[in-house]
Amino acid sequence: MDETEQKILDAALSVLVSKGYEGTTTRRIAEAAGVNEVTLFRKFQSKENILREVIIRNLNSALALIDSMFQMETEADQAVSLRNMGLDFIKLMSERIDLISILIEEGRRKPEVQEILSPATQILIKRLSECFELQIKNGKMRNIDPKVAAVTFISFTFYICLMKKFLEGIIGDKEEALEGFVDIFTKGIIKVNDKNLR
Amino acid sequence: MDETEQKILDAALSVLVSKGYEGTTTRRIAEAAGVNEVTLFRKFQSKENILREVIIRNLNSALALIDSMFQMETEADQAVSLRNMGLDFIKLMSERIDLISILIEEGRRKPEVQEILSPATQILIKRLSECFELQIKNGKMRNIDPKVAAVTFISFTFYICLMKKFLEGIIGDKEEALEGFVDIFTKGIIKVNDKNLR
DNA sequence: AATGCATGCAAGCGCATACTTGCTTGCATT
DNA sequence: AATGCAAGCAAGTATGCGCTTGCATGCATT
Repeated sequence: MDETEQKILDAALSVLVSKGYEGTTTRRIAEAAGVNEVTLFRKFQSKENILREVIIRNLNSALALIDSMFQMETEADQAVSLRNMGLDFIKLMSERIDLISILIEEGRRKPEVQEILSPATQILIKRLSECFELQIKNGKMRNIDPKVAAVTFISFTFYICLMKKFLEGIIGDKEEALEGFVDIFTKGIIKVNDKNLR
Repeated sequence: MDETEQKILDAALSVLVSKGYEGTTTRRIAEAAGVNEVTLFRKFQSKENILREVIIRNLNSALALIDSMFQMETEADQAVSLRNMGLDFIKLMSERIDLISILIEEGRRKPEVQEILSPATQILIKRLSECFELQIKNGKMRNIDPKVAAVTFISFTFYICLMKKFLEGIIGDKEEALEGFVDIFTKGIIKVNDKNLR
């Protein structure tokens, strides 16, 4: 991976998130990279190769971060752990939401995009649900479906990143919203030792 | 709205959801509608006008349905009410998810799409949070933030519709997933009269 | 029977796209 | 000093796009 190739990939990502999938032309990538258009084709043969490389690198770096993110300190308060996890995840997500949004939409019609996105999504859910499963085994959470809990957590954080612009003025900033969510989420999943309620 | 115009709008929607925003060309719309391409321009002047009309009609019909959807029977079990509401909403959502997915992604860069989508999103959240607010006043829910609860509910249902393909094999069908979600969701929001727990 | 209007058809315009070709330039290794 | 290789430059290909123009056709109202 020489310097020129790196410049091209960086430029391709920045054009992709600012102009969208179909708005990402080889002319724009070349201009943003400060190289001649023909250099793109000498290095990567086709535009498709460039975009695939950009997508795979970005998703892999995200997955690497996620692997170390979903761990709940066993001694700490669950709400605090969840809030910390949520903050980290929201940060990771909001830094990539433009790309992810493009991938989800393009993946609906392009199998080659789907093939990259599908395993990433599944690993994400799997990691978090394993984390929840451990909490259940340790008696820290009641016997809910850990996968559904994981999807609940991910879907909320994903949604507030995706809809950020529309949510301004409705709910507060991401931190406030996350706090409210964790409140709702925990009071359901924390094992209630006193069973005599209701 | 004559018959030809209706045929064109129907065709435009079907091309839009199957080919995506940039894949929706006037040639394809004309072919799908069974009319000559030039007829599109005689009726609507521009491709943009056609797409705007398609989008506005579809979102308005969805909003009309939503207005009557978010009502919880006061005497029934909350979990049952929420599940019924969820089923209705998932149905409405999954019938339109291809279009909605396109609008969200295109809206990130096209202000004219954003202007249509933004109020629709806000009305959706407002309606559901009003519904929850009523439950809180009636003492059926504890004092959570109704807007955050609404976003929690909407984000989960939205996510399982959007990610349907990736979730197959991870969590069960939508009904099962919804049941698991409502379990987690309710146990947090139902007012616990016995305050002595934990 | 005459008129008008909706639509079809064929052709084309200007523009942008991904990608190619042939040639030049300049730096780095030998 | 000679060689090779990476990159620039200019031009061009074929394709598809939104949209326009001019003319033909056929149905419905008068």
